[in-house]
Amino acid sequence: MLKLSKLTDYGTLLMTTLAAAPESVRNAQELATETHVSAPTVAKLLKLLVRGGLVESTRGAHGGYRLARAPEKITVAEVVRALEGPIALTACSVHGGGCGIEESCAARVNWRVINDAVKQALEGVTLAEMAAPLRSLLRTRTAIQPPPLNEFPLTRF
Amino acid sequence: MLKLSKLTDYGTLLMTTLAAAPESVRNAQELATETHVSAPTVAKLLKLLVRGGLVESTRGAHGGYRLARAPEKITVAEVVRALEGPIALTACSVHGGGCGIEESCAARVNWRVINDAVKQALEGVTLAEMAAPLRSLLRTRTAIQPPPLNEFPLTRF
DNA sequence: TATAATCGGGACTAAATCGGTCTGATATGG
DNA sequence: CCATATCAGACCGATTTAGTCCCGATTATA
Repeated sequence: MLKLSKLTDYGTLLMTTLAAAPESVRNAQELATETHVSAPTVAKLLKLLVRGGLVESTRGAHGGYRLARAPEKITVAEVVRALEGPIALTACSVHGGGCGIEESCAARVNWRVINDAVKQALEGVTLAEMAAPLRSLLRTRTAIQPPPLNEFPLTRF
Repeated sequence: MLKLSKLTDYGTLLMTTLAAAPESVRNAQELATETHVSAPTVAKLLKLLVRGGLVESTRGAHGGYRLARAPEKITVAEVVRALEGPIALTACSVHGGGCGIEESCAARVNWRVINDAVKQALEGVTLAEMAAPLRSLLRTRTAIQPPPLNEFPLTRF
């Protein structure tokens, strides 16, 4: 299904929730109730996101989490990378070796191209945009139609 | 890792091999040795590809497989769909319901956008191009490359 | 300083998925 | 009729994934 894992799905939701109020510090429990995701799972996700440098944590009483950067400066690609590792559709497109066919594999180069396109798609959307669905709806309307993706008026900085 | 399954990887290799000689009919065993993929797995893949309408089979003695259409008219996206089902990064972007948060899920709309971008990336490469790696590299660069993405100060808020 | 709150890092289990194999039925050509 | 090959589907072992839990480290505050 070319799916990304459910954890990653939850993770982006979590990040979107954090992006909705970037200043405030919330603990894992609060975030769990806000996102309707179970508390242990939220905790696990937050750990990974902290390790990935996308979320800052403050420990101790009244501690909690908040985004490490402004929502405009965090892309969906980064979230995916933090939770799933490098973005690579096929094995060979990442480690570049060991599949045995390698030299005879005509498809390899093209997978790279496809892979890059996917990566760019994910890098093209920031958390700020994820948190502002209405605005993005407009984008989608105009973008999905024949004039493909080239004119996405996406924000950045 | 945002990976597609190994089966799909093999499947595209298989299709690429078929595309290299679209006219000739080869049986599962021959294709297995050509692709260096195990025979039972090749057989399984071919079944799915036949069901997906991408490959034609002729039964009986001297039977075998060949592409149902010209390589130029089969995209990687179709291969992925035949082997993995609909292209959907997140569950909600395909069935549109049942996740419980739905209405409150700000991220949903944007996943659609991302999803479409990925889909277009996969639809932008045909089997003919996969079988001729160098040429396609040039073509896809201009064809896919969706998101330059940064040109609207309007969406700042 | 004592206590409560909160994150951090793993270990662990259960379930789903995936890769791969095998068997029997069906169709074709000689 | 027989040999060859696809077709359909059951099946299993291994890996991955989702989710939970525990315990040590850290901090605020009374």
